[in-house]
Amino acid sequence: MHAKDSILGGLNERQTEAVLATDGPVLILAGPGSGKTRTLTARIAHLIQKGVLPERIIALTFTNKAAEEMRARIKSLLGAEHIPYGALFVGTFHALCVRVLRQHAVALGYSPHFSIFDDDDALGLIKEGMKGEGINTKQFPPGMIRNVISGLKNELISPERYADEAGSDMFPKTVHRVYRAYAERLKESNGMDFDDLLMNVAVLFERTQNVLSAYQERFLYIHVDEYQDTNHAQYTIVRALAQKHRNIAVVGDDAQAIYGFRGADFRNILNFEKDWPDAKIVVLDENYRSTQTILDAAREVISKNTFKKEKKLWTKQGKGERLTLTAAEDERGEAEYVADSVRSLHKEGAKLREVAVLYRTNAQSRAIEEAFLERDLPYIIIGGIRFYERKEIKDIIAYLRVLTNPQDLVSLKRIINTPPRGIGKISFLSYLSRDTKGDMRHTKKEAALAAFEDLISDLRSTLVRMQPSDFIKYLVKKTRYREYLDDGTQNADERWENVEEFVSLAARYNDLSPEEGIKKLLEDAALLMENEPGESAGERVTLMTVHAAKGLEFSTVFIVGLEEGVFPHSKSLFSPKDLEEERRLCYVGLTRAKKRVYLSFALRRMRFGGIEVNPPSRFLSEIPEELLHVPERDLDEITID
DNA sequence: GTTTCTAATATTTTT
DNA sequence: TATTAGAAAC
Repeated sequence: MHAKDSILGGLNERQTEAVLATDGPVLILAGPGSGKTRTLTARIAHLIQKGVLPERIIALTFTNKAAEEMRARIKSLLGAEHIPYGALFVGTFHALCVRVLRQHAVALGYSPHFSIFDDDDALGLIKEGMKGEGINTKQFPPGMIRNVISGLKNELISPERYADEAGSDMFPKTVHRVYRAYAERLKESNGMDFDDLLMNVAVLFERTQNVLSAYQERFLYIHVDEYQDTNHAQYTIVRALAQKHRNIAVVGDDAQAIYGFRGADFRNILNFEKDWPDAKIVVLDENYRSTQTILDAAREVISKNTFKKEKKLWTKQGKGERLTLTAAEDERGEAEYVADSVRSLHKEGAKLREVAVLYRTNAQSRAIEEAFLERDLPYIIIGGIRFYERKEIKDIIAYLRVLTNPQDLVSLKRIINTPPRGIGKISFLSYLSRDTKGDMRHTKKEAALAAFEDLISDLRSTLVRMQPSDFIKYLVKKTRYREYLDDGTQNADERWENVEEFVSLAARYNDLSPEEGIKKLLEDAALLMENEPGESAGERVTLMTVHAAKGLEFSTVFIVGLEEGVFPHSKSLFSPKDLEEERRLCYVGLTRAKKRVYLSFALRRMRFGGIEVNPPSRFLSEIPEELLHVPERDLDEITID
């Protein structure tokens, strides 16, 4: 057997060290392009090869994509036959938590069929809660309150505990009232939001020692990817799981922490050595991706941050080309510059799939898109509205949720009048409060309600005897959903296509029993939000936010909109902490590039319907001049800065 | 009860 | 500028 050679083969000294340090706590500080995933997967493969049972190993990621990639790599290292299906847990934190919670829902006061509410559902419930409490939504924007509540949940602060901390100030008091009302409504609907999935598991582990012990015994070897992105709840879960056997390996890079706004706390990675004093630290600083010039530029930028772990990336590759810096008149000029450059690169033989255009905000994609369209350059925009977030898909999902979780008021509310069937808001309330007067069918509304109930019970009995995809077809037909969509607007066709897409997506679950299939479908719909199902990269340029680019690499990277107020974003300009996150974001953008980087900014820019004039981004002046190449015609604009 | 219009609002968002 | 949520009108 040469499996061992193939697992360790090709790894550098440090990577090998990280792979072989299987017992005890290990912190792997992995710079961009340093073979982080490779090391992590080799480590797991090595454990299995050493004889550790796959079911005793867990690897936690943040995205399904990362989990998939890891699984694939482990398989190719070991050969698929060595891993019994489902034995090795490689998945997201949320997926793990759902699995735990379906087991232990009752102990926490939920039914095992609980619904998972996305951010939209959550916001709706928060608004309801605010209305119920008589709180002015103008004075307290619901979205902002939701963020605060989300932050509290990430910090594992319950409404009760927050009551003590809130004091008598207006704002915290209001937040507390909404938080309490929101939590009640969630419970009433037997639903959890994304934050609850984590918080409830953390609470379960804390309260129920025997449950925790069982998982501690099950997961002897714990791995966490992107550790800098963990929030306090995730940190608590990992710590609890690892407490007993202490075989915990975390991988991450504090310099790439860009999700602070979502509750991620990169101090978790900075404090790892304090949490686990005997931790072995491995620094992966050899970069296999970029030229030294790109690495130097990135390093200069990130060095302006104060809170960080020192590490200097190096590469065996040569210096490579300088970064190109260009000024444009406005965002259209910038987009044309990008598109023209891509076109000439393409003519010189560059592959379009190896080119990415990165921007700070999604709205910036528009100008780029137009320039690409004009030149017939193929592109794909990553991000924006996700498939499962589309109205039509959410409608169908709401039906399925009501069928599987009868308590789900959020979904019931969504479908009771979708398509319109003559049941209004008032009767919705009476629908909930009435139980004895079910025979009162004399009014129109009562008749409509009765018809709705018949529909639901018909659907419920049909669900168990049809394959998921057939059932959804049946559901759509029965509810005359297509007629409802067909309102004459130009989106109607597209919406219907999405419904059809959803049907074929549901066919993936046809092998399971009808009920199991629908349940799994719902779970995946909530937890693996894919962008465009079935859309592959192909030979085209990728347009996306810098956030979305994390973990990816391209030969050529354009970073556009490098202006004060755009990148760094205006909302971060007055907070040193936020500015540091912007800087890390810039670092992430730069280090996506293998060979070439094009930086650009616009002198004027249309934003929010007006014209803005912003100076070039401070990040540009943080890159040493000798690493930059500035086309002559732009010299004036740039030296003015 | 449903449609249409107005007015407010506009980072990033792995789940 | 574009979207979208909530109010007024049908």
